[in-house]
Amino acid sequence: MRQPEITKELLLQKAGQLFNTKGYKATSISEITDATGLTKGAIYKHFGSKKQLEEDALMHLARQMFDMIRLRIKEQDTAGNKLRALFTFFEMYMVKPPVKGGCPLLNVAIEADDAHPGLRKKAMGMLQLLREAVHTLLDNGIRYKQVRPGIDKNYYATIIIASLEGAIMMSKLNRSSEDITIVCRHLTGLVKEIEI
Amino acid sequence: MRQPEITKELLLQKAGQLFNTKGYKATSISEITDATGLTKGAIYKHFGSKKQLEEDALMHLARQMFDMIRLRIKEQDTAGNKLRALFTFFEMYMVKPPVKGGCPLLNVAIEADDAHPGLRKKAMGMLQLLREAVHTLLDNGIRYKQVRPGIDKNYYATIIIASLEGAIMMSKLNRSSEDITIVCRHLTGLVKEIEI
DNA sequence: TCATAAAGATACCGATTGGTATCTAACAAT
DNA sequence: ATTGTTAGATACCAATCGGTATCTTTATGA
Repeated sequence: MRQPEITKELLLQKAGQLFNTKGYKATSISEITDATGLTKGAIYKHFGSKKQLEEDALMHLARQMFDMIRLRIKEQDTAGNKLRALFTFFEMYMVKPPVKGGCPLLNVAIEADDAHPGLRKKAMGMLQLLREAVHTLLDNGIRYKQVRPGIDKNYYATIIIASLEGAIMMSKLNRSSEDITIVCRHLTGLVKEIEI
Repeated sequence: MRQPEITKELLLQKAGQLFNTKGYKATSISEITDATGLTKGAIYKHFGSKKQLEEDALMHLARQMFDMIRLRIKEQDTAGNKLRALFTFFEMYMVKPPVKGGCPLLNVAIEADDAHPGLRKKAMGMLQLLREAVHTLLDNGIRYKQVRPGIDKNYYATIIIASLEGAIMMSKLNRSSEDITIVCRHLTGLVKEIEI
C-alpha cells in the first residue's frame, strides 16, 4: 500500500473510532488530527469536507462489521447455527468490541435520523443489508429443509435485529453483558421454534 | 404559575425537544434562544450551565414519558392488559409522538454512554425505572393469579424493553411504524404465553 | 406609590469550530 | 540526477461556541 493510501486508511480508522464513540457531529477535526498525529492539510487532501469524512468513515465501519458477520456465518453449516453465530457475534461485540463505541448502525441511526440526511441514508442501507442477510439465511434454511417453510421471514428478521440492537443499548449503558446475553438466549429459543 | 416559572418551563420544554431531536451536545445555546424567543440571560438565570440545562431537560422529558406510561397502565385492569397497553404506548409514540425525536431514553443512552457521565447516570436511572415498572407489573400479575408464577421476571423485562427500543430505532430510521408494529405483535404473543 | 429585588436583554470575552490558502517535503517519471 | 506533481504541514480566516458582566425592565411587597 502506498503512503497516501496508508494515511487515508489511518484517517478512516481513527475517525471512525472517534465518531462511533463520541458521535459524528460531536467529534472535531482537531480531535482527529490529535488521534492520528496528522494535520488538517492531510485530512482535506483526502476528503472534501468533514461531512464527507463522516460518511466515508461510517462506510468503513460498516464494511468491517459486515465482513466480520459474514465470516462468522460462513463457517457454520446450517441456518440455525448461522443464526446462533450471528447472536454470538453481537454478544461478543459487547464483551470484546472490535471497534469501541458499540454498534455503528445503532449509533449512527440515533444521531442521524432527524437531522443528517446523508448519514441517515447510509444507516438505512446498513439496516437493509442486515435485514437481507437474515432473510437470505432463512431462505437458504428453508431450501435445505433446516427451517420450517411458510414462516414470516420479515417478522423474524425484525424481531432479531430489534432485540439485538435494543440489548446493545442496554448493555452498553449498564456496562454489563447481562442484557445482551438474555436477549441472545431468547433469540436462540426463537430459532429452535422454526428449526426442523 | 408566576412568570419566571413559565419561562423555566418553556426553556425545559423547548430545550428538551431540541436535545431529543438534534442531540444534547449538538444543540447550541443560540438554537435554544431562537426556539424560545428568549436570550442567554434568561437561560443562565435559571440554569447554572448548559450541562445543567441538559440534565434538567432530560429529567423533564423522562417525567413526561413516565407519566404518560403510568396513565396508560393505570386504566387497564389485568397485568396482561397493562403490558399490552405499554406496547401500544410505544407504538403510538412512533405514529403520533408526544415529543419529537423518538425515545428520550434510547437517544440519551446512545449519546451519553461513552462520553458524558452525568447524562449516562440519569439514563441508567431511567432504564432501571422502566425495568422496575415491568417487574412490578409482573409481580402484581402473579399475585392476582393473572400471570404464571415462577417466571423469570428479569428475563421478560429485558426482552420487552430491548425489543421495543430496538424497534423504535428501526421505525425512526425508516420513518415507518412497520417494525414497531411487528415487535408489538411478537411481544403480545409473549404475554399470552405467561398469562393464565 | 415607591423602593427593592429579581428576571431577562445586551454586549462582550477567549477558545474553538470547519474550512482555505500557502508553503514545504517527498516521491515518481523521464 | 532533475523536474514536476502530489501529500501533507503551517498559518490564517470568519463564524460560532459556552460563559460572564452589566444594564434595563418587570414585578412585588410595604
